[in-house]
Amino acid sequence: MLTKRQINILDALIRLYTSTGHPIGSKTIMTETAIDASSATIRNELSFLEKLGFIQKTHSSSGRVPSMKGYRYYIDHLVKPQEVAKDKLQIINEVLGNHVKQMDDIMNQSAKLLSDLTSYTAIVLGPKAESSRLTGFRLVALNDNLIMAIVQTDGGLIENKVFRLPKPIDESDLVKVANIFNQHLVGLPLMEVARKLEKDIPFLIRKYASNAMDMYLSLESAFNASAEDRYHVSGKMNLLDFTEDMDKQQLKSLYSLLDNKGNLNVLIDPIHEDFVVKIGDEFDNELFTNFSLVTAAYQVSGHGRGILAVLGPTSMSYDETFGVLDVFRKQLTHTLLNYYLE
Amino acid sequence: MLTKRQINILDALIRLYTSTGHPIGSKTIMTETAIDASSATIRNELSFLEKLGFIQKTHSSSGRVPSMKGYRYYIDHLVKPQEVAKDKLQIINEVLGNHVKQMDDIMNQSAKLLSDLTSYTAIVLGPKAESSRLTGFRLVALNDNLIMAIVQTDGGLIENKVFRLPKPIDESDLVKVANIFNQHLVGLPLMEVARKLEKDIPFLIRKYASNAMDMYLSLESAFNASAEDRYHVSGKMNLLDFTEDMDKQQLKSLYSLLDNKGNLNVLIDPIHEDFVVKIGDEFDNELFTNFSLVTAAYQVSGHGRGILAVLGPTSMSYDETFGVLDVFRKQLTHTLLNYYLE
DNA sequence: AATTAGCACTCGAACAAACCGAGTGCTAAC
DNA sequence: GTTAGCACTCGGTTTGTTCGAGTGCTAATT
Repeated sequence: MLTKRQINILDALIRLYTSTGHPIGSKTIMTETAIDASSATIRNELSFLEKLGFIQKTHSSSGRVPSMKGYRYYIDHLVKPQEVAKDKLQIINEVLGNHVKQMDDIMNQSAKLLSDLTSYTAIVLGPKAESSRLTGFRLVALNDNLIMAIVQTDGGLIENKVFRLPKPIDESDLVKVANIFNQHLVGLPLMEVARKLEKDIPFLIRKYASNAMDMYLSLESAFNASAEDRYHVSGKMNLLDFTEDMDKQQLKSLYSLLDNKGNLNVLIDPIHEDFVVKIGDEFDNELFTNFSLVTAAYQVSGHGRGILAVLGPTSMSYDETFGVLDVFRKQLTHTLLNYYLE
Repeated sequence: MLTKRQINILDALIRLYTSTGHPIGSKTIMTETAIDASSATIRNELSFLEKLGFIQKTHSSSGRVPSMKGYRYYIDHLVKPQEVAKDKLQIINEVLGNHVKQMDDIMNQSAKLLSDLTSYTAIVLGPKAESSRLTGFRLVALNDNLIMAIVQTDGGLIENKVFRLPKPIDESDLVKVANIFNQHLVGLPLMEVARKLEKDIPFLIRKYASNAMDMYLSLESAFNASAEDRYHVSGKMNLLDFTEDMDKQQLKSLYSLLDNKGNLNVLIDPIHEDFVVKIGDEFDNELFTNFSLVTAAYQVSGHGRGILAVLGPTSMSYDETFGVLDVFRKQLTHTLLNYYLE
């Protein structure tokens, strides 16, 4: 168990380190904080904290920096979400206050704004109902062998895909297929849709619209796309500020990881608490050793939950990030409720 | 006028520099090339070439590196497009040989492939008819106040945009608007469409479908989007290999430039020759001092021309890049002809 | 028993000196 | 016109020195 003073010292050390970026020594803590003890005493405490693994030295006679365990303790016990400055608040309200927008626009702008406000990388995931349902399906013939399929879900997601068919299709076949889809799939949860799409639908098409079999095959992929999570990433390049110790190959790997949205699923766990922080060594991937991911969930009642995340250096200002995220998700919840109401 | 030997020496120097990355001295040229002269003679020639501005020293006793003028001379007179290796040829054929694809997929895969083959950054611009025409326009009501507009051009471009309307719109108004658009705009060149959209159409709508004025306003942006060029960029991170002398801020600027597709218009000139190379100091932007852009045009008869471009270091292997681009654009022309035929 | 002053010690960072070698320009001979 | 020879230049690397922030330990103090 840590004493009050030890906790204070740990807290001070992490704050000082976060703001200066340099290892912190006993003297600095003595002069820069309200802790009332001599540098020697603080030295003893530091030595103790180091034995417990909360802090560590970069070399034998250096000051101390927080260890992963230290950050973990700080995040779990010491973080004080910082109040967000007026001007920032105003920007958030302005950007998210504008109405009559596409869901995609809202998400993109949120990501952009969040990365600008934090100077880190922002990842935003749209609200996703526990069991999102297929609410609409259209087929539009653009010309003889070009067809656009539009898939709509109650999460506000609209996916479309254009198909080029091997051979021209009959208008009536098109209607038949659309009818089959609408009758058998609309209203079902997406999970269910995926299952039926593989099992029952081919059978029905073969029976009622055998000419359209070709089309059906191309169609599947549109549904698959709509089942994918939609990540909106912004400010990737901000990470450059925290990668001096990485070589080019690592940088490329890191960025190809962030560019490939499939990988983000691995990075971002579905969370059930308000805030979750994943620190350096808690990632499966070594590339993230010096990064932390702060994840905040937001709820849009009746329309599921979404995720806001900020990826920054492990030594980031958690106080500030927590503050911004908290304000942000409240405003976003608000904006989205309006969006669904309209 | 340069003598034969001087040309040979310049040629050799650039090749050696391109492959080693180090400044090249007289001895290296003597031993590594077939030029039959002593190092002293070569030294004299180098000194002469330097006086003319084709090459320069990095410091008073260093070897020589090509100057911008040297590269320019090399590109204009000495480049020998390199034959592309069998295995690379095969990959190109495979990837571009697959049929029944979306135009967008073809472009994206081309960019990906081109950047992989060159290890530089690839930029691909789809074929664009000298005067692309609007060939189709659809409005699909997704629900009461959600509408998808689909714009189609003869260049194979299909643009769609979803609108949320302030108030629900009547089905009949929708049809009216669609009719107005189809009657007055379809078949016209896009330039013309843009003009009419501002001038005549509002008048017509006010006359025949005054309820739909709101909608019309939202619609304009879909057309604007479809007029934009569609750049497909791949391998951005490959540039990291050639940016050691840039600081983080410059890197961020560079990438935000490449990310914003509007800026690419400034970078890439519409060209009328087969190959055009833009070297370091020929860019307006200082960020590109150490880069070169090799641009190749491809023709798809009857469907306009497109552009392939490779952005790499000024000291890149032009022989190889030219070779790859030449093969690539032939295969792409072929692929696209098939695409339009089907 | 906890705290503190004092001190020897450690080690990275910053700077300077020394050295090495690839390369040059020039001169004089071929 | 070409080349051998040579003094000279200059960046890069290595080696040595100094400086200061920081530590751990011991002994004195509270």
